[in-house]
Amino acid sequence: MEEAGLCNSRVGAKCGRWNPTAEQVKVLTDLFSAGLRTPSTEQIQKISSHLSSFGKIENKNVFYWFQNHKARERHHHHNKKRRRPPPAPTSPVHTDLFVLDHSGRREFPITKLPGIWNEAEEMKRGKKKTLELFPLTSNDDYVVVEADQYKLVRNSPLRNNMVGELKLFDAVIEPPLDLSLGFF
Amino acid sequence: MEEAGLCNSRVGAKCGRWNPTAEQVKVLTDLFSAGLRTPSTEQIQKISSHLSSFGKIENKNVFYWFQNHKARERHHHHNKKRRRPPPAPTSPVHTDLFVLDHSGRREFPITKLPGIWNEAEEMKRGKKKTLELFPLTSNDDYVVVEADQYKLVRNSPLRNNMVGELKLFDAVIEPPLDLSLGFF
DNA sequence: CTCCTATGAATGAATG
DNA sequence: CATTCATTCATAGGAG
Repeated sequence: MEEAGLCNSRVGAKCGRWNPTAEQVKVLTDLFSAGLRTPSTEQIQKISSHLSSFGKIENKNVFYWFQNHKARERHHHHNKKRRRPPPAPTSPVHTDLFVLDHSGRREFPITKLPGIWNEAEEMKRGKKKTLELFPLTSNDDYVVVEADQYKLVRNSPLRNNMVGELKLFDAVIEPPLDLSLGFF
Repeated sequence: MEEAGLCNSRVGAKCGRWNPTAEQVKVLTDLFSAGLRTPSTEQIQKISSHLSSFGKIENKNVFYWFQNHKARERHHHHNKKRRRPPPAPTSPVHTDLFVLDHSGRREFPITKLPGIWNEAEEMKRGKKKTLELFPLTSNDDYVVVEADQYKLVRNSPLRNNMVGELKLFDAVIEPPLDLSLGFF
């Protein structure tokens, strides 16, 4: 697949088009899996700036990447099957957490989404120390977590572009990822 | 490679949507560079009618073309300053063309760049039809032409991130074309 | 080399 | 007017 080609920031740069490095793809993919779909101009700039440390990149590359990735996720979703079967529902505790469906137009309590709910519960109870990092306690009016095709939202659901102050789900759930993705 | 195949200009186009011919694009681009941004209904009709001699086209195609071109000239995925004063619906004049070196930090008049300038002159006099190999970017403030390692800039030189909308080089340099918009 | 696939880039066509 | 979606073109890298 994609490999640190001979074309990136290496010598003999005769490339006509952008060739993302593995690190760049990693970050982009993480952001995407975290729920980011259509980054704003500012987000694009920040991401691009950040990724430039891994190799040559332009804003438009980031823009196109998300455009393409989103489009192809959708287009190829026809051939893809669903993910693992969700566990079991739990009791409602945090009524301010909602789940948005894929379209982002419909919401329902987090308790209706067992898979995510368990994670959230753990975090809420401190089982996951990363809870502190979770921007749920910040002044953000919402938080989005992408899990499968669901989005976890707080306080201000039903926003279309709710990926504004995006905190990476991985960065929270999976601490090893130290990427300063929270900056985006 | 581009010849009237089954549809218009592009290859193997399935003709599901309008595919502008090179001539059509040229006229549209000329009009755009001449300052036209939001043509009226009547202008659209006239333009469309005129362009129909080059191939199939509808009014809405012209409408969308200007919408898209204007929008993409604007933010094209990179930093842009605030809105500038209107495009100044004037015919292209060459005295405001500058050349940026590869770093984009140094500028000098186009007339100091014999290679490009001569070609431009030739086109002016009809000796040369196009500089088709020169991708060009157009904006309210500037125009960019990638020629080797040079960038041709207009009005507002010394911008680094001027990679924007594409426009044919000859569309700008080639002057005799009546872009007074009077006909449209 | 040719063919194929993944994917970067571009742009027509909407929609709010 | 901006934003987004849908298609399409173009190209790099791998397989055979």
